[in-house]
Amino acid sequence: MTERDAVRLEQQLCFALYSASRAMTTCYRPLLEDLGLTYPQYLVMLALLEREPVTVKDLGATLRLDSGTLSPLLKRMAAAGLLTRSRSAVDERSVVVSLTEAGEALRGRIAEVPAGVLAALGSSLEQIVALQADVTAFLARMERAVGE
Amino acid sequence: MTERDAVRLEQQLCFALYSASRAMTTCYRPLLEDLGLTYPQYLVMLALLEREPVTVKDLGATLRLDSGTLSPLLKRMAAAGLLTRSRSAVDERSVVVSLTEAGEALRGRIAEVPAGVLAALGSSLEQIVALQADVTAFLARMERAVGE
DNA sequence: CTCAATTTGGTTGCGCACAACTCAATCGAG
DNA sequence: CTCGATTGAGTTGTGCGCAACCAAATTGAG
Repeated sequence: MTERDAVRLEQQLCFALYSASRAMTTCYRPLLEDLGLTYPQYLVMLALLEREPVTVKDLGATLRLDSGTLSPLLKRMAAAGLLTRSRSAVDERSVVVSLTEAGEALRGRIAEVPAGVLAALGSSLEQIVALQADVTAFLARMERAVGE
Repeated sequence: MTERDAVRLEQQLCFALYSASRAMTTCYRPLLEDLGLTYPQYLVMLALLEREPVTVKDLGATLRLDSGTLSPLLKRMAAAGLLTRSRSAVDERSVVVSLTEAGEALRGRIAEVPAGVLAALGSSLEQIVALQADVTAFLARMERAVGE
């Protein structure tokens, strides 16, 4: 592989992920708009619907986001009435995030989102499952390499 | 596939792309910092080093970014002395972007970036090439589905 | 017990992304 | 040619991401 190819090739992997990620959120946007959620807020809802209550630290580890991103995001979601934040009694450093009734009430509508997105992706379920596995494996190798 | 799986599965494809894309830019960041570039600015440099001069419209089509993103980004790069912007004589609506000598002079150092990133990815070149092809194909299917 | 180091979450500042809008230039139907 | 529609950039406002920094709570070596 020549150096010229390397520039184009390497660009294409990072650029492919960058473009695909943004195109993906564009697919979600109209569906999430009906729920009053942004895409990162949707991810927070998925995390909370699966496990709750949870600390900001754990949420950050799950979503790979730091407090600089999560703090204002959670504040907006709390202002929207979807969740509550409270200091842990056990460890006053920790903030525990819980869904409100209004947040929990979105479960059904959130469960309908993936089917709506699938139609807009233009790929088969098999292709999506396979790609997800490949990207997830790649991400795991990257995180392991960085961790060393 | 149950609806419960669908939520988790679908989440995982979009979330995998979202996480992998961000982890990827994290790999680039320290290398690009030495060049005084952000990751989107690096993509602009790659596009310009491959074809130049180019209009803002064409640059946006290449990078899938609109003027709301590109205008201030290009303004910052112009302020950094990397490129110039000028109205086209043929069509006064268009703005033509060209590299300055300082911008062109970065070609060599930019060409060294991919090799540096490769080391931090933890994946083989074969894995990266294969994943790039899969993600690019997925992106193409998505754009085709949206275009219909 | 004590106090320095660590952990947790928050704030600030900057640079994207993107929607919504404005304006000037160009196009094109009639 | 004319004028309404379209196109290409730019501006504004909002919401991420993330680095850098801060304060408070906790931990742990001595």
